[in-house]
Amino acid sequence: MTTPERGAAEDAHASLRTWLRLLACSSLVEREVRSRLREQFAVTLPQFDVLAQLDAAARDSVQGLTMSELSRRLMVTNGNLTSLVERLVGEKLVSRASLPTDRRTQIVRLTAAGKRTLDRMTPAHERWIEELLGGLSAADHRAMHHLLGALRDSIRTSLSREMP
Amino acid sequence: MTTPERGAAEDAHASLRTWLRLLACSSLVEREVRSRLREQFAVTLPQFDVLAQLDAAARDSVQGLTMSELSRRLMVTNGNLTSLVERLVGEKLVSRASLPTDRRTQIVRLTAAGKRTLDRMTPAHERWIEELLGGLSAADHRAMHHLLGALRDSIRTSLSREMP
DNA sequence: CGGAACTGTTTTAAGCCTATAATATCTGGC
DNA sequence: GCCAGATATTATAGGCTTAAAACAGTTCCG
Repeated sequence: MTTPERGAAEDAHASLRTWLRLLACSSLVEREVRSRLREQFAVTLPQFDVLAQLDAAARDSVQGLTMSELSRRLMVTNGNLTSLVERLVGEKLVSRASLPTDRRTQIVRLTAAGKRTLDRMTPAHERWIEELLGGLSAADHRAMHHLLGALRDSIRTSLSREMP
Repeated sequence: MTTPERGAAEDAHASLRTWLRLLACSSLVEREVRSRLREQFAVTLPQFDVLAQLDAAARDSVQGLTMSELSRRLMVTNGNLTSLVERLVGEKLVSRASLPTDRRTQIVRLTAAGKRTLDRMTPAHERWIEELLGGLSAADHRAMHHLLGALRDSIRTSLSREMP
């Protein structure tokens, strides 16, 4: 048993150590995925995310998403999407149409070409992730998934306390 | 017991689930830290990283780092640092000097003002991390740290197999 | 009905990131 | 001593990101 003072300092140190390793892992994976998407499919990670998100919505029978809904799902700011979607429209991977009932909103949809491109990328992406994280046993994955869930809750709780 | 075929598919799925949660956690923390550094210290995360890295080197009695060494430690591309350090020099937080024995290399050092600024930021940064990740028990942190170490090794092994 | 408040989107300014090309400098073999 | 290759850094082009401001369209209350 440690004293409360030492306990708090140790907790902070433990949090920091966890964070640094978490950051190292996610940076390594993200960098690699980014680089392979670029090399093999000439697409950036954010562009892939947009396509994947539109496809996920389509699987839920949602025909296209508004810019705002898309930015909410991707956790990027609204203004960010404008040029991102612009480029995807330029490559004919998505289409954009304004809603007749509300002329402010733009509905973004996956084109047939976009769907085909995504269908080539998705299995490759899954394979890369399995390749990178596959060194962990099934039990490790279960434990990690569980711990990361708890961590996510800790973070969300802390964030919602700050921002009421 | 599952068949090998099903087992492989499940592994891939487990890797993907782990990855998505890992990414969610690190994105949440990184976004928050970035935002607080900007609001409270008018510094970007990459700028903080540069200062922290220079300070860590100084603690190891290394007086200043070259641009290449800095980019290696920060895991960013070399050309990236030029403008980043440029801005920090402009704010008098670091200094740059060329080495007399090798006129190609630039040595970057923390100035006294940079050290003072960093000394105000470091405890706040540590407090934020503790606040965000502190919801986990000490045992959870130990487990997480251990698993993330294994994960990092898995990733590194996979990367080094690809790139010999 | 008419404007105030709200919503959805784009624009702008500042900065970050990568890869690739260019430049400058060093070093080692002849 | 000289030049080819290696090394350190900067420049460039394309793209991403955020916050804040500007616009445009909608809604709702008096």
